[in-house]
Amino acid sequence: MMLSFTEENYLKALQKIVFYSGIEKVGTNELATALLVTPATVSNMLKKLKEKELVDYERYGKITLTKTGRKKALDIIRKHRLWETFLYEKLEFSWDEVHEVAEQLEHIQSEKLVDKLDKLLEYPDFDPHGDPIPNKKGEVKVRVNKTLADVAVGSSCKIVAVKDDSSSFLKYVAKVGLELNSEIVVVSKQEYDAITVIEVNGTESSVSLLFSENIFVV
Amino acid sequence: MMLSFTEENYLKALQKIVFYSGIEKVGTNELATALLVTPATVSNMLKKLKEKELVDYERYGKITLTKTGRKKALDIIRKHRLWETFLYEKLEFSWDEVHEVAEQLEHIQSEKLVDKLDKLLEYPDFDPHGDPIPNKKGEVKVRVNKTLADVAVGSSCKIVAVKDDSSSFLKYVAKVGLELNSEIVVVSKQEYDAITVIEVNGTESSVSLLFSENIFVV
DNA sequence: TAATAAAGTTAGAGTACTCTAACTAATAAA
DNA sequence: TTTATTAGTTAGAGTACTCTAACTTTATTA
Repeated sequence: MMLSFTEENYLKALQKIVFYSGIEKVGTNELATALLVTPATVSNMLKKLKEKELVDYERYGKITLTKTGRKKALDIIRKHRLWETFLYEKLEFSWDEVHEVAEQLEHIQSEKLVDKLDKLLEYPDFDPHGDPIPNKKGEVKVRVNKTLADVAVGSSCKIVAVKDDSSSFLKYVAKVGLELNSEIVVVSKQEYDAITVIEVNGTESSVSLLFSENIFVV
Repeated sequence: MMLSFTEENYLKALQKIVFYSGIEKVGTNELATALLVTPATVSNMLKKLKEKELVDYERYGKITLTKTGRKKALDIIRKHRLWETFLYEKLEFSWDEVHEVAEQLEHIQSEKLVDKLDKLLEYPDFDPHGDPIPNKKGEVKVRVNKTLADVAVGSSCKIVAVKDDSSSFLKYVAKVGLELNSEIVVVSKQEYDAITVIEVNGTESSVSLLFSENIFVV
């Protein structure tokens, strides 16, 4: 299904709000602000997007992307960020000049063009701003710079990756009940040796600093 | 002045008709055919283009580009052909795949992008189809593969360049009354040594094969 | 040169997207 | 829990581009 320039922008804005605010459900005014149009305009467009099954939506309700809608949005974000990377790395554009031009280039329709661009740039995971570039399937790499050791006592986090992938470490990880996307609550931390008490699925365990530093979280 | 996607296509089509047919004055139907719209649509759009001083036009008359209009058209053609060259040389597109994507890319607005692309491609004069790429000023290089020696007896041609630029040769050229864009009629040719009688501005001269082969014509 | 064909025009309507203005529903505060 | 505020809606209109249908002008040809 072929989307118009405008429809693409609506989907992209929706996905970006969800990604940056963390909130799943978006309101009409919020979307209107992001797109620099009036709420009335968004109301009209929502009918069309719902008709095309790109968003889930009921009158006076909140807006969420359908699976198809999200995939489309990620495709556009992928193109945007690949173009930004291209402009920065191959055409000597500066960090702050790339966005405006990428806003235009992201709407070019050609699967081959995107694939070849990706190849030319050697399949980058992040754009010049450090934002993740979704792959062809719409999957994004999480920028991993925060470990369990950085999480404050009392707060919680989610495991997204591990630094050490040795079998002994991974067995230890499994033993405390952790798997990808598990929620971890940091219950307490010993000041002297940083031994940390974490809670996973209601069960508490004590782990070392070495362990904490090998767990990537968001 | 910012032109719409559609306006750009009208100007480009106009310039292409002039370039490929050689005819200066274009009709409504001709333009409609080129753009795959109805003549009525062209009639409407002409009012707008005239208003913006991009075309010269009177009711029921012929259409010509103004100086501004032609420059805009050449800018778009320049972008189109640079993108074609990029796709072909840098992204492994084949000869026949480049056009469709370049049709989209030609409308991207960024002077810096075009300049940097030009540089990346090392300032090409011709695209993968052999069509000339206008430079920033709108000047095009003529594909020089035909010399005066190739022109049949009885036909005429126009001088576009010279192969030999030695002073002695150029003095000879001036002596027979030739300058850039002069019309040359080939009056007769000696079969034995190819001595050719040419007519320039009503004056006949006899020239050698060596001379003829150093005159590029269209 | 008068009839016919071709080229070009206007009028009126349709689609996509946008707006303002007037309204209704949902939420927060008194 | 009534009231005020905020969020979201519809109605009607405007711009850009397109079409069909009916018409006029220009060119062709008998």
